[in-house]
Amino acid sequence: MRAATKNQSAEQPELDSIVEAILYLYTESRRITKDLAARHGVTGPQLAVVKMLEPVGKLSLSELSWKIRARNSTVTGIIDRMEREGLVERRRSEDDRRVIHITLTKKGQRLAGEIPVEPVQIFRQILAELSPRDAAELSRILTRLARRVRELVHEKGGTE
Amino acid sequence: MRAATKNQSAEQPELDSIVEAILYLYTESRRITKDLAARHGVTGPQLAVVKMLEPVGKLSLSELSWKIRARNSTVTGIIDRMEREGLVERRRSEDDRRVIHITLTKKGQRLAGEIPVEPVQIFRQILAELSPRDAAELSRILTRLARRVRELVHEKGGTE
DNA sequence: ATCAAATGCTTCGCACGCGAAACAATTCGC
DNA sequence: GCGAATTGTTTCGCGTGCGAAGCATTTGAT
Repeated sequence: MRAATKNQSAEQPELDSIVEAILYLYTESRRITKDLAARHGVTGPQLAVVKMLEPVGKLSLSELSWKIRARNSTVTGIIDRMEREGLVERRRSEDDRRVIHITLTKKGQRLAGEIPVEPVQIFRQILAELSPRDAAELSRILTRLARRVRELVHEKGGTE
Repeated sequence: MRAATKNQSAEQPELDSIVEAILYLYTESRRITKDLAARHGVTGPQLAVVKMLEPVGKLSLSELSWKIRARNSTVTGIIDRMEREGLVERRRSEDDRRVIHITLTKKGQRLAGEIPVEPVQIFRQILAELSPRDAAELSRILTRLARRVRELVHEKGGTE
């Protein structure tokens, strides 16, 4: 909070439409991803995991958590269900026996091959319709915003 | 699927950073909202409901669902828990006895007064740091994007 | 070598979030 | 007016998503 710019912020309808649009784009892209995944018998996050693993072969559970922006406890559950479905395998690391490596099974690899679109691809497809100038502008502004948020979050720390 | 534009879309790192930024901004703003709400003993969505109800007094469950972008079945659960906590009340509409009106209790109103910040306010605060020109650009581009997505979704319908 | 702190993962309990099915009240077609 | 379709809400089952607590392994301090 720290004083900041709370004075004129209420008078900017543009800000509302920005927030509105971001929320809308996010929820809609998630729904689209979910529908796409459902057509292949998996959930959205499971498809994300499959597509993360495909190019690199194996990832630790923590790396996976970081990549899909979830906590370890969440990913544990996702991997549990995927393992039950025979899509992935858990294997203990030799180097560090705390670490669990997740790899795709044959079935998981087949699934990855069947779905040529990345989870975010539909989103990207629509973004690709932007003019190059707009895309550049959007990228520039959003990246700056994200960096600013990251700064604020780090600065203020987690709790309190 | 159906052909689409899968040719040149892989060559635009800008698009990745846009997607990345939107995902980041969304998840982070949600976490911030959640922390804020937790300090007052409620959850993120519950705070959103309280703040929706505060200015208008009452809303039907469907209106509430629409406003917080969730399905009725989700909001039923949220209202269940809020009612259990004594924050809101359900009341049948006289005009249309299918409709349930949700209103804030005294306790709910007190809570609404205690938290001066709207759920999206923190997000907006950061957005407010943008230069007017950037804000206008961002608003213009994102609004167009959202409209485009809406068109596509309507056009293709729900399933299939 | 040994104990304490840090790290990686799992377990637990809870709160969303959704679609499908069920149910009640309303509206529509005739 | 009567049954069919529609609308508003709830119930159910499942899959995230999280923080706190717990466990095993590793690293650090001495």
